[in-house]
Amino acid sequence: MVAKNSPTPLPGSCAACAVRPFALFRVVPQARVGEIARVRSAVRLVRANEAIRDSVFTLYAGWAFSWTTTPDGRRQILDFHLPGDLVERSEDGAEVSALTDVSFCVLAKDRLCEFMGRDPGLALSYADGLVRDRARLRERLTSLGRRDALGRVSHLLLELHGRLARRGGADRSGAPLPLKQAHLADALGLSVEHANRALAVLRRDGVASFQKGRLDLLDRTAMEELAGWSTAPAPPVLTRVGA
Amino acid sequence: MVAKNSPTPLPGSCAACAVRPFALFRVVPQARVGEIARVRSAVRLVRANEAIRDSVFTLYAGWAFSWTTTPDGRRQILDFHLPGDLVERSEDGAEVSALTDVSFCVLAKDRLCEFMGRDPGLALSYADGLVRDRARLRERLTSLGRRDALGRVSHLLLELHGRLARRGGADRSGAPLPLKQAHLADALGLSVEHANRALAVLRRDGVASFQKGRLDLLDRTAMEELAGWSTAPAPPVLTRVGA
DNA sequence: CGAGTTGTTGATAGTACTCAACTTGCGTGG
DNA sequence: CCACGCAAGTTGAGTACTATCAACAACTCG
Repeated sequence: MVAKNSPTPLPGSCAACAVRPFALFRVVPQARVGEIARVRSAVRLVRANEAIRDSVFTLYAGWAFSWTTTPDGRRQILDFHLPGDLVERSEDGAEVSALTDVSFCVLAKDRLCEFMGRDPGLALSYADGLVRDRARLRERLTSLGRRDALGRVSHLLLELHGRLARRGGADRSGAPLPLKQAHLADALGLSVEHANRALAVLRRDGVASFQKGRLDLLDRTAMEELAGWSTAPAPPVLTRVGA
Repeated sequence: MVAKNSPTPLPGSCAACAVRPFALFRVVPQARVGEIARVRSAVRLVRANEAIRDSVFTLYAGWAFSWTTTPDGRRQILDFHLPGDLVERSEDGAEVSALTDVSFCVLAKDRLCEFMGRDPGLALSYADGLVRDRARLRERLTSLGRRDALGRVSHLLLELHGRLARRGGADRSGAPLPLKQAHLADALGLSVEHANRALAVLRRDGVASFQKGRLDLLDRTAMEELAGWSTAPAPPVLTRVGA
């Protein structure tokens, strides 16, 4: 249960932060990086499968996920969080857990609000992240509402691949994905067994293979077909921050 | 197909706007209402079932909804929009249609961006709306992933009732809902027939009745039980704008 | 080498979909 | 004023997809 080979790196100075180009603070010019440090209230490391209690943070390394549970005890995964993502806890009864070992920068709510109140660009960067979250949730809603198991699995795998690729964490043919099949199932509203069967079909048909923490895209065209993939998500309507 | 009795009211002056307390511009002090008018580029009226082409607007009267369609031609409703809601079109391939006759204020993207860039409070108000959208989508994702037809229908009806109640458009025992059963079905990932059967069960068991555009909550406790209702949604973590 | 977690597979039961009528309500036009 | 035409709502029968239950295999960790 403990990290073995490569220990999870801890975030260092904001000025040299590797994930900042993808993160909330990407809009802060180099000259004002010092102001960011005053918003960061702590740096933290949490082990895989542990709950994260901090309510606002920027993920630096590793994956996390948000989830709720229905009264009858079943889990619904609401979103996966990748390095650079801003994560907010408890906007409802949802919890956030570490999927792998993770490290992140905890942000002080009040100071962040104050910063955003002073810097509209930052507030818009925040809004931009929310718009992306919303777009992703809408896609997933469409999956759960109107796609069968094969389509849902294909769609989620393509989504995760795309998000990783945008951060340089994937190449065209595949990417490392630290998920278990149970995570896929709980994100897609499927039973673990059925998610497994869908993955087996993808493998059998030479479409994609997801094994041992690695996704391989064998036939992207076929996979997009199965997923009902809708080209690339368009840029947000309002907030066009950063690159 | 044409409105009969009460014609849809058109938005008038921003200063006296009835929906502004619930809308994006609620944070603009009365003294600066004039600035809002410069963001409004048009006032429009669209008939029920017609598509809305404007990409950013504040709904003033009537209901609208956002939706996509899967490659095989089935519709997924992504969200319903009520008076006061800020609606953005085409952040992806989604479309927006009028559910009833609607009237709304079209906003000029560039001028709105400029306003938000000058007024962080407004940007945060925008973010606040996005956080609410996200919370709603998460709830609905949980519905589609982990609740059966009865639970989904109950949950959506409770959600809509709550949203209306917050705007003073509903009392404790019920509310007018201009939806067809097909809208419920397409929002919940159900077939029309199955949605119909779920409604029939709610009626038979004296839980709720949804007929002729009106929802009656007959046994709220039982309904919340069915829906796996999670008390009241907590306030957003970051943006605490307005009341 | 166990013990537990994760992944696989098969059989069976449910829930929800599809297809096909048929009913209601309502507006138009004869 | 009533017939027709449609949209929306119902109902029933049969089918398909997915969950559940139960083993069992493969792997990881200590």
